[in-house]
Amino acid sequence: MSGSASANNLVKLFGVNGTRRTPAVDGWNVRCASYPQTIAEPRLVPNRRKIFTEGEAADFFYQVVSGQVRTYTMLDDGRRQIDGFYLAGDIFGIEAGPLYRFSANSIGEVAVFAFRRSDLERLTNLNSELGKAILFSLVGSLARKQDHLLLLGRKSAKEKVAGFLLDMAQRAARATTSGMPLQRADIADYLGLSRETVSRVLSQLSRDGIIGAHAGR
Amino acid sequence: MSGSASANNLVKLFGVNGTRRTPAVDGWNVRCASYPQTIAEPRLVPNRRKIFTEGEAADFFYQVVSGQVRTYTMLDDGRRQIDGFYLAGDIFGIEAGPLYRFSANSIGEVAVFAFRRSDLERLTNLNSELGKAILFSLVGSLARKQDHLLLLGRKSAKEKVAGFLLDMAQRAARATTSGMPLQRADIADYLGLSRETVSRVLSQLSRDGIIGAHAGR
DNA sequence: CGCTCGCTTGAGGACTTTCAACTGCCGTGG
DNA sequence: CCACGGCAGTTGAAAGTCCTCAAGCGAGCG
Repeated sequence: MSGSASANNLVKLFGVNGTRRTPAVDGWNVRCASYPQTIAEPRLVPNRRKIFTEGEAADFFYQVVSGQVRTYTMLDDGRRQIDGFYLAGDIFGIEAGPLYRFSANSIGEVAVFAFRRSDLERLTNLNSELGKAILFSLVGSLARKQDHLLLLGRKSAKEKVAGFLLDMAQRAARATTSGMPLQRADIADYLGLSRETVSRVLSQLSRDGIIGAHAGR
Repeated sequence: MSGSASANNLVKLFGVNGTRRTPAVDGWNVRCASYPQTIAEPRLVPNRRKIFTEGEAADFFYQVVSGQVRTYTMLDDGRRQIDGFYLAGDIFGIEAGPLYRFSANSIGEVAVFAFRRSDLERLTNLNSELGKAILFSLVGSLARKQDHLLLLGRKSAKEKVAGFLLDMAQRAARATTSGMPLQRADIADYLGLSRETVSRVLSQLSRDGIIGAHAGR
């Protein structure tokens, strides 16, 4: 989605319908250090290519260097739930069990570091930057998921979309990510709505002058 | 809620409407070691008492020893979203920022260990049981939240309740927790439904013989 | 014994989805 | 070079799910 969100207006809109008592997490971005080749393998992923798929052996976990990644779960009847979007610095794909429990795709061209899962214990035991980064990232992901839960469980379509735009605008500002080619379907599956509803709400917000015109794709 | 869920029937029901491609996480319960008094302070929390509240300084994090804890977020218009239920061994209340972003309450009488947040870094740097337990617990929480997201975003009321009963039955079995006095309102706020809808669905499942009679409170 | 609280059930209504048609853009191929 | 097909998005109408409001029930407690 390419609409430029006006945070102020959205906050105003947001305030009408129910605000969190504590401000949403400000994200806990982890700086992207450079790692010795022996532990971090750099990889380049082309547009809309899978990084890993649900059910595969979870031998690696990843840190985003540039671009965006989305992780999602599918039901066997085709319904899809996007768990999250990951920007530069974010870590994803750490599993407790032997298999990935969800899939990950690139959105646009993406660069990542791949870490061997078997190194995880060793890495965290070191008093390393990476160990802290992992801990920090996990806690940040957890916080983000809590906001997401609130969004999905207790908010109207309009609040969902507004909250989403706000969140993404903030994160994008911090991560200095270039314009993101997010599709309606992605937003819908992130928010638990249908594409049509997302489209309607965006049109509505646009008509009300709350967000800038959202040019085509 | 006191209905005894018949897992088999629920799975059957579940299979009709959409199943995950990979089985739900089996939980990553962390054994409850005993810790030296210097790092872990044991606490006893009476029934339905707050453990911490959103917005307070997040000076401690906790591990459940016995009983159950629920964490939740409130909107200022009274809507509530329960993030999760924590059973024996689970760790909760770790924050990246200085404040708690949600509140925690006991359900029934609860015993916990309280850890100083300022010790966190030291604890994780050690090659300690606790460090691993924390990492493991965080990853487990994340997995659980993903299931929760799927539940909230892409499932019908019936699927939500069924999924919830299944999940709780499994966890309770593992944690050997005694019967849980969960109220309809708690279930509703966990699933993003109204109390009435939860009640209706439970009645329906009961009529269909899928769950045992759910005696009063 | 009466009150309160949690649960249940019904009826009507609001919000979101589903189905369907239409638009504009882009790449492909004649 | 232009026509065609496909894809993403938009919009409308009808249908469905879930919520809100409201009343009734039963158990526990003062």
